Amino acid sequence: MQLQVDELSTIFAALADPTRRAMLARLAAGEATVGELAAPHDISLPAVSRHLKVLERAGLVSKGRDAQWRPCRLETKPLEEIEEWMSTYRKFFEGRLDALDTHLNVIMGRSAEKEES
Amino acid sequence: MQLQVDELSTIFAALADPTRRAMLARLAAGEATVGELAAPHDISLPAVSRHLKVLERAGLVSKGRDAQWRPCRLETKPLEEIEEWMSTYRKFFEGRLDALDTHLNVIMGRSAEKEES
DNA sequence: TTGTTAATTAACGAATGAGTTAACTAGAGC
DNA sequence: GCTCTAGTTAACTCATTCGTTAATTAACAA
Repeated sequence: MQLQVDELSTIFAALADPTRRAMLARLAAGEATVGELAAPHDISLPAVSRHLKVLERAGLVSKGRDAQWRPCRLETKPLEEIEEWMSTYRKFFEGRLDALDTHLNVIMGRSAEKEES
Repeated sequence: MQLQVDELSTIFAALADPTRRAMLARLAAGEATVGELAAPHDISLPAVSRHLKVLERAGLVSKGRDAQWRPCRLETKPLEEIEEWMSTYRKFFEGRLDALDTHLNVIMGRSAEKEES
């Protein structure tokens, strides 16, 4: 049994690596196999494989299977959690973000009653 | 000379620790000295001191001086950088965020021409 | 069956991160 | 000067992370 680290820590830690962020950026353009994700990077395939596992553990990536390939997809729920975490601080860096905050609340499903035209 | 790690990595890494995020949350309520920041946590003062250094290096906290105290303040520029990084992905988790995106662009000063009523 | 491709697992080393206690710096107050 | 308080630096663990190469699994192709 591993000591369970809270979700946000896992997510932030996963994002704290430029190679992993590059992989997410690639996946934002569409699904990609492990090999395709590895191609632009100057590291071994096992290293890429473990980067992907970190992203999976954080919930940022999911893997499918197609014969011997593992098509990877971007998953955004963790990013929404970051948005939610950020909402505490957003007022500090922009005062006129009330509209934004409302929007995010709607999006997060935390208060769906404030919908506007 | 240290090998310079990119800013976003430093910021995300700083946020990947629950103690440090708790300190930021405390600072969101106003300035606090190192001792005040340490109080709620069950770790030694040197540990807190180094957590603060990590936050400072990430630009999330700045320290002043008042006699032998070091009042710490929340700095939000790094959080804005995260917002900017997130903007690439925001469209994935919410389609109707055009208004939000516009807002953020305005806020980031990247395209101030789309301001609307 | 044999070989090839895609990806993961194993085993290891180097660097980093987070914690500790002990020692130090620096300002305040007497 | 001496002492107390606030905070940092030093020296040391221990665990994790990130990279490597070698071995393994699994699916296809001949």
